[in-house]
Amino acid sequence: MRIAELSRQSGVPVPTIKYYLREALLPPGELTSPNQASYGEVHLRRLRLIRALVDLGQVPIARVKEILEGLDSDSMTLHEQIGRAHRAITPTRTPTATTDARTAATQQVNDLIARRDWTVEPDAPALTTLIETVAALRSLDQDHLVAFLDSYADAIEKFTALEVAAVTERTSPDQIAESVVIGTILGETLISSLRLLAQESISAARWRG
Amino acid sequence: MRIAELSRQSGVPVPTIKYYLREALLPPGELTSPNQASYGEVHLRRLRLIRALVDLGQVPIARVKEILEGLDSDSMTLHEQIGRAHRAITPTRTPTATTDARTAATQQVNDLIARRDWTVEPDAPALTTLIETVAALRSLDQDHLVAFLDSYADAIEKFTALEVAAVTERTSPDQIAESVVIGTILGETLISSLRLLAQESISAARWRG
DNA sequence: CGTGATGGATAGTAGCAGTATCCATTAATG
DNA sequence: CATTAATGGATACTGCTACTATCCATCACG
Repeated sequence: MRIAELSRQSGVPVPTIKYYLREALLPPGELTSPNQASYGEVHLRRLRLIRALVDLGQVPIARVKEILEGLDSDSMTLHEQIGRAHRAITPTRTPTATTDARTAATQQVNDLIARRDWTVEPDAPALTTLIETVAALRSLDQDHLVAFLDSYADAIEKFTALEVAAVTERTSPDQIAESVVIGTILGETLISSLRLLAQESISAARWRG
Repeated sequence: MRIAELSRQSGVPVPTIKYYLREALLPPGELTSPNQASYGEVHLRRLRLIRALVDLGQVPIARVKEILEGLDSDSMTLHEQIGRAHRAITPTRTPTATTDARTAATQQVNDLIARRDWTVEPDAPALTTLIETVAALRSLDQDHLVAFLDSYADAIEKFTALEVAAVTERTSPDQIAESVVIGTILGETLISSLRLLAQESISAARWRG
């Protein structure tokens, strides 16, 4: 398969494929002559993964690259790969809340984690986001939402465990890393759109017209 | 309060505040003389809301503007305001999946909605995202995740109902719209970070070292 | 043998979210 | 009251991201 065909099958424009090749998101095709390369199923698959992460998962190209490097290296534990996926979808944040709002929020989050018996490294990317979000909600007088943290955590804990179990059971070892990454990122998109649909449905019933 | 003080209290640089004023995200201060305006609590509050939506909710400035216009107009029903918030966090998507992958996914999503008795308008922004995500998951051989749709929906339905109840009960009528918008957008950030923490915790227990 | 596609390199673009600069005033301070 | 600093408002510039566009020497194919 040459580049035009790869473009046709994937729906990605040729210049964009060239760009991904330049950025090494996509491995080079096999050169059959100095200016002729052939691409295979691997490239098509990879291209689909890239587009899913970029379009659906809103992951920046640079982060996609890091994730793919993780998938391609066999010296990384699954836990490390998951860490990469997490970092990819968690923008690095400069703390914005005032100091004491943040210590209060930190306290609350740490309590939650302790209650749940979660093992979380203190520099986990999602931790800062959670703390900042709690602080922001309080500063916006929305403490009632913060009060839901435990209900949210209950529900989330349940299906996360199911997810992990399903992936480990139904996926061959060499595919697990990819499955976990996809599950982490596209799973979020899935959950988010389901939530919006549920909200719309409830809101329509309650406040339409 | 003049601009320097507003900047100090909010942590937002003066040029950025000027930018928000230009873009009409922030209402102008009350002019006390041709080049002197005074800002109040309203501005501080609004500024906090903007930063929360932008930094935590990852909402583009243009969308924030639409949301705020919604909040400021009293001729919009709550349902319409929620629609705005939803549109603000759902990037408009050019369908990317192949035609038959999309009809299959559409079928599956419609079945789900019917099973759940949800009322969803056919042009709901989240609907396209959900369909495209399902299609993408299948094309990436991750059907097992799609099989979780119902478990996800179960959990989500439950806490969404709780959320809506809490907001309507504990918020005064003129604050409901704002609460709903914040709940929709920052709630998502909250859920997402909780999920990542839960995942990290489970993954650490299972695959660490 | 001529037309069109290809790989590779380099340059250019659009959109977003601010920053920077300037200026004519006005406020604050000594 | 004179000087210094801050302000509102307008306009211009910047850095970043994710592509597009162009060019060219080389191939493939009819």
